[in-house]
Amino acid sequence: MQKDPALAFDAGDDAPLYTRVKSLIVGRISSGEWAEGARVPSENELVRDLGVSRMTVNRALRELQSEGVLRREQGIGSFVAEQKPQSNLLEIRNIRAEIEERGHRHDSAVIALEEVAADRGTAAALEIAQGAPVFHSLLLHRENGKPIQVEERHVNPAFAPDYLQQDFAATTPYEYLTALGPMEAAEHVIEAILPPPPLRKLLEVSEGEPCLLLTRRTWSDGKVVSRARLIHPGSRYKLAGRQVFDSPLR
Amino acid sequence: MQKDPALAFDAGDDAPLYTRVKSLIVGRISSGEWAEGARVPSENELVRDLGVSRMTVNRALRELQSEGVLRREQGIGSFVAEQKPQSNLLEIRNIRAEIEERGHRHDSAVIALEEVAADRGTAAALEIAQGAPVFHSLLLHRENGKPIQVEERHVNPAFAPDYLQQDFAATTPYEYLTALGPMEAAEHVIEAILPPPPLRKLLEVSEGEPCLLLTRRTWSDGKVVSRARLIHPGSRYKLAGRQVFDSPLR
DNA sequence: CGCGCGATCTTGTATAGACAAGCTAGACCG
DNA sequence: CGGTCTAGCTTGTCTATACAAGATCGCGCG
Repeated sequence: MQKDPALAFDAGDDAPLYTRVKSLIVGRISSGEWAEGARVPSENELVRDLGVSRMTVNRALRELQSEGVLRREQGIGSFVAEQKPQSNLLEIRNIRAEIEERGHRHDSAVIALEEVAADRGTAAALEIAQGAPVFHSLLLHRENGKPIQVEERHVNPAFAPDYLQQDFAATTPYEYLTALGPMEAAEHVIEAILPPPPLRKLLEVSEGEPCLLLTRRTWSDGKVVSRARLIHPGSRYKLAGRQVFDSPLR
Repeated sequence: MQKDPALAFDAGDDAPLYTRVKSLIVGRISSGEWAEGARVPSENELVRDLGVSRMTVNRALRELQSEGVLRREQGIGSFVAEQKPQSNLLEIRNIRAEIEERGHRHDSAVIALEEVAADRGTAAALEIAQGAPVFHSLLLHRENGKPIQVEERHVNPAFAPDYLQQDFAATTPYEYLTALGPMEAAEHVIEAILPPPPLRKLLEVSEGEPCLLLTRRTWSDGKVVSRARLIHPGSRYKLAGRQVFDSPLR
């Protein structure tokens, strides 16, 4: 003894029709009535059952597809999307924006800015030939005068030929590179390390104090733009982030 | 002497019309011709200039809005959206899924599973009263028999009243809690620490070896569900993730 | 038997027309 | 002068219709 679909549908409601069609479908899915991978009625069936036009049904289904709720295939049908693995994301901020947002003063010292030959690891990271010229920069970022991050970066010269001419006391490499072109992909690795003595001295940390090492590679136009190694004193810095999940289901 | 918009538009192309309308608009924006906040031609103007129907223009503009490229207001018009701050995200995985995906064996030992009174820090983290009962679990996760993570968790009993009855050697607390209800938000903090001696013994790391501490709080229904502290040996574990940005601009 | 071809499903795109709802400016009236 | 009301713009929704393109199944012909 289950309700007629149309009955549950046309309950007095001033929401747009396509929205009500979406709610009806999402409801069937989250109630478990339509399992993952199950077939959803075709557009024409929904048109018949609900008494709305096909364009309205089409819009509802199309939006549910773009929201990741449905998967549609031309000639086949519409199906409940398989659950996306729930991912927890940590937002990684631009150091300068982060400091200034706290109302503090940011400044940086340029320790090195040069062209070098890519060693084995750098060549692999940038996906170029070993020994090929790459730009190398080493910066120390300070928050209210206290060292907070050492930024070591290797840059693909093909992407930023004028890299060595920039004034990185005024603008950060991150800002310069993102202004050159859109980032398409990024890879992050976080480790806990004991910094080698030269870095320990730069960061003004005591021996035995652990540091966070964040290695970031960014892609543009399918090629690796740069690899950055960001080292923070463990006692003075935490990576933090907060996300809100707005999936219509689950 | 600039090109007629329609000329640039109806160049031989087999892409759908609404897609070409979108490209045209995105092109005008990324070329700087239409600045941030600038007004985009109205639907009727685009219909006139491009010779397509209003529903096609409407779909193009509507999709650009849902992609964050445009902002539209009924009765007012469509405008180029203000720049969203570019964020770099690090994906944080479920430890068990991660290990099994590597083709390795995961197992865990339950060291503690009990009800305790919330101390000051725990009460603040869970946003409950100090001294209120909370569930506490302490697990050691191993990859191929080697300790890889200590998971200490405090759970709000209101959300998971049966928490203490679970067999966390078989299922992880993360999996149990996400099955109970959808996560709405998460907060992550990552630090580099030297682990206190008891943890050092559990993780079988030598003195002076830095560890990663990942603290995660999750929300459901507006309330804090749990706080987890995940501690990894720095020498045996790295947090890694890769993202692809699919914004049509920037 | 085997292969092709068409009937008939599906979703994808495009159009013309209509009405609703939010906003603004200017005409109009007290 | 001041308030109101309407004309005309905007986006938002909904319909009916049409054709295109991908998939599948079965029938009929060689």
